[in-house]
Amino acid sequence: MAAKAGVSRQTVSNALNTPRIVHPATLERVMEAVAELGYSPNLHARRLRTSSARTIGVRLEPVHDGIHGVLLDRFLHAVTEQAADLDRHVLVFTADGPDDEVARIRSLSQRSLADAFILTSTDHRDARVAALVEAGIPFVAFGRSWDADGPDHAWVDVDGRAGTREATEACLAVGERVAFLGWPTGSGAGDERRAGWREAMDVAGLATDLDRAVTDDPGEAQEAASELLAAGATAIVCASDTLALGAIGALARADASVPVVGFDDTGVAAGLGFSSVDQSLGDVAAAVLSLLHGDADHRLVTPRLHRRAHPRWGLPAQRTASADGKEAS
Amino acid sequence: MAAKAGVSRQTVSNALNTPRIVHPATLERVMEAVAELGYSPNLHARRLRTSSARTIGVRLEPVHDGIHGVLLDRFLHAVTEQAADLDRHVLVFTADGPDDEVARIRSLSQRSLADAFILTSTDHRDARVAALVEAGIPFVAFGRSWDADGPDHAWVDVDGRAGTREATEACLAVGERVAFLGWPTGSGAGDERRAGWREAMDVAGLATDLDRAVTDDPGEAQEAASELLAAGATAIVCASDTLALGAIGALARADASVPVVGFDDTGVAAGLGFSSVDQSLGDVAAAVLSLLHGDADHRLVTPRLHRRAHPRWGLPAQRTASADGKEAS
DNA sequence: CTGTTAGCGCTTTCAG
DNA sequence: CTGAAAGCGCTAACAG
Repeated sequence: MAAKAGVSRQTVSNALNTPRIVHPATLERVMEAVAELGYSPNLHARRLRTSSARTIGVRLEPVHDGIHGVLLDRFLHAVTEQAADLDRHVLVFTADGPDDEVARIRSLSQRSLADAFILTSTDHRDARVAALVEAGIPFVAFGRSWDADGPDHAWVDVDGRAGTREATEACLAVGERVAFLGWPTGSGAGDERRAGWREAMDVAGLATDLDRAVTDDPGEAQEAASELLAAGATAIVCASDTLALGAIGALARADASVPVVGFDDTGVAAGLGFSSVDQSLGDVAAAVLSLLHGDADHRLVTPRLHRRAHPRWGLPAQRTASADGKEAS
Repeated sequence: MAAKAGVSRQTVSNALNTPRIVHPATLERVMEAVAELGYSPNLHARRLRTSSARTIGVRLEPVHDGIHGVLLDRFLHAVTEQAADLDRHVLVFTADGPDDEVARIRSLSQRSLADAFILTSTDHRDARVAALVEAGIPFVAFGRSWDADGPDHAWVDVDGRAGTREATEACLAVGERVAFLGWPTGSGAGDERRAGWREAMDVAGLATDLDRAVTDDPGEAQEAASELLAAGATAIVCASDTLALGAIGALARADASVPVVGFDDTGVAAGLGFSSVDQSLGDVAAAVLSLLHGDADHRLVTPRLHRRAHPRWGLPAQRTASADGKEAS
């Protein structure tokens, strides 16, 4: 290969890895030969020499049932797609619980099969975060660090508060009694979503009494939503599509018709035709990759409201400005 | 490392790769040293030397919305978990369409970043199958080869016919008018599922007039299911959980109560409490890995009916034997 | 800016 | 059965 371009093997290596240190004319000659011969460097040799893999390790979570799994899946897809553009590969693995996950990450890292990792579903005081920080293994968490006293680390999260705020503002267009159907206090993400609804209601000077908390189950959600409807709700903003599914069940039973907005924009929302807050996992993936590259410390991604206009529980046609005058694009 | 055990580096390599050619006593000594030092061979060096990666490449499909994605996800998880037991890694990648997928597989294979691949969602006359067979790249398809005249290749599929047959038999326990709600003729998997229902009805000597075909959409399914109920259906066997969701909507609207059985056993089935045929993706993954190892040509995996006893649309408590005397375990 | 030398850690080949 | 030698293809370090 090197001979074909009339240069040494080393110049080829330089041309490919550090183009700016080779003479432009030589560079062009090399690149031409590369293209002509369809040459591509042997990655195993490179990895052996540099002991780096340019590979990102991601754990596949076990349950993957329901909506959570779909989200992680879309995230993984976005990461993989964008990693390819950065000439990086993605290696997946499974683990039995957080300790095992850390053990496997250690092993993959030590054998440099992957040199950076993405942690998903990070929780309060996540043991994995502490372990990886201490081990000095590069990683980014998808899920913000809720613990102020925890170790510093890179993370990316979706601004759930902004999402429900936008959803609430959109619902205010059709009536003032916008209800919230969420999870019990205590989960970071759930609390943020409730806070967004509350903020929007506060700004509009409206009461926040139509607020119910249930576990993420359509049956329970249906009960709670029925009560909200009985209390005069003109719209229901939900903390998840699962809850929204239950809310729509309540509408059907009561033969009512008010907008329902879900969260996560899953296939359920698309199938039944209700609006839902889209977590913009493509943006999250981009942010994660940029943090892996060392660009910043953390980042909050703003989700987008995906409006759908189902005749019975969709949002009305969009107005140019929402209630408080903020553009609701 | 080698020195620690008092043997040459080569003996270590042999002990790890071809244990049977080294003296048992030496072997034991080596293994002891390996365990003590926590030694693990450098995979990049090995891969460079052997130009093999012991890695399986799997494409992450783009849409991953709805139920199909959840299935692939569970499959990927099972594959990854079981691959680890076989000391194999899993590399994921994305592609824009089948041609790009083949191109990427070619590239990964040539650079031996992965030495075997799994094709998912294989279709009639799948172009990827032909291309990979011709290129001599090892792969296994998840999804059977419906084309008799297509190239021979390894595949694994779920026996959908057996699944709906079992579901139908279970429903016959509560009434003879078991309806089928499926997709239009033409999809291999959909036709198999319908055939299973038909077989069970034929065996029981019952009419197969309660048969409707709609696209995989809950709304359409609800309409069709309403008609089936009006026609006197005593149970509805569906080709997917999506259709089953619609059928349950119809039950709610008609205030009726008959068993509904879905297919795929997704979170929707678990959430709403209807029975569903579980594709046993763990078994599929095991079969795929065994075929990658070269064990056979193809394999049909039998799914299992996951019975749930929801008061309004679940199956009744299980009887020891179903209508035709076959054990319905 | 280009060429030469050396070595990453392993396994295959060949002598003992 | 065990040991020594060679080389997989690359890039870091230095000499020109």
